[in-house]
Amino acid sequence: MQPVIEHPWQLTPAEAAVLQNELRQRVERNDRLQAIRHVAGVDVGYEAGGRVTRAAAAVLAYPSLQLVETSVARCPTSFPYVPGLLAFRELPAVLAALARLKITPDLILCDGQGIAHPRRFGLASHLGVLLDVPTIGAAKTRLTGHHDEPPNVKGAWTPLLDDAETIGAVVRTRAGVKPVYVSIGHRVCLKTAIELTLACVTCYRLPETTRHAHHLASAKKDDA
DNA sequence: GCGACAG
DNA sequence: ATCTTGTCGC
Repeated sequence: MQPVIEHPWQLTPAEAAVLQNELRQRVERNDRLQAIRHVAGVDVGYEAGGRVTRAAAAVLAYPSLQLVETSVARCPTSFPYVPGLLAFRELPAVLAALARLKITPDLILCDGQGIAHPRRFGLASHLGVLLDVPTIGAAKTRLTGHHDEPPNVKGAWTPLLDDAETIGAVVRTRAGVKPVYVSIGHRVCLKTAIELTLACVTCYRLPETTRHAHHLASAKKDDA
């Protein structure tokens, strides 16, 4: 799969924030989905003390969640970690990994926020807009917003609020585990994002297989 | 001015 | 994120 929108990545943090404010208008917060046959999970890791960014993608058939394809790509790390600008550090490698897939997924789950972001344009929204594909933000920790702790029951969730605005949900994928921060990425409403996250992440199949793709990449010096 | 801060 | 020692809670 290839982006439908291109833009430079070698930007200053100030320029990157300006670009986010322009692209944020393209985010669609309602469902615009076709039949889901394949779901991709993408995750990023670093090598060589952070000088190299490695992205791994895992495609699962839906709803069986059987692994059907993986890909890996490496890029020189060319942007610092700045809270709110993570996409400029990680998306170049993510796009390269996704470009190597033969299968075009109908949905992408991202390790990062969607609109639960200071400018409502986190990594998942950014990726969705560039590819014009439905995406969901599923982050392990909070970037912005306040919330109550969800009940310790599988499927329980509480709204993630920025003042009175609901920007996401804190979702308990399993009893006894830390909740995940779910937010709209692109072309899915929050309700759908929560449901699909539970369907794909409840038994940790997606993160598991994505990590597996990373392991393949680590074991082999070349790409998998 | 002082905290907070996806990965 | 990644690296890594010691500590806390179930």
